[in-house]
Amino acid sequence: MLYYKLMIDQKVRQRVFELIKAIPPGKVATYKQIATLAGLKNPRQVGHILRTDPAATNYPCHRVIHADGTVADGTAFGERFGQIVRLRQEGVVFRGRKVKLDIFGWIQP
DNA sequence: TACATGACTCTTT
DNA sequence: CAAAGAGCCATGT
Repeated sequence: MLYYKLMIDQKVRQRVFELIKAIPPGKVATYKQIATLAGLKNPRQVGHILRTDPAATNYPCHRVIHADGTVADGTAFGERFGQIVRLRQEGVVFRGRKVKLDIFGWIQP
């Protein structure tokens, strides 16, 4: 029925948010990592959820960044700097525009 | 059904 | 190291 697809969606969203909530302060995770752990094929879907779902504001989504260590522009943090500042306050160090994922990455590849 | 759009990622210049 | 192009897939029109 019509609800089936939506319920799956809800479950995946829930999973994504639980994962984001599990990222410790001072650490970061990539869209790809979250997508993989949540069972999503495409990391874009994670970005899509964070952009559309109002519940995203209740979670530390500033700890989710690109796979190359840069942060996304045009986020709900207002501007790109907002996210960087928040991460800096948690102790995340930037080298140029990137964070060193081998040090601050929540999950090591 | 078809086409455009992204809080993306990878490879190649 | 930055920029460009291809691949990706849920969503919206």
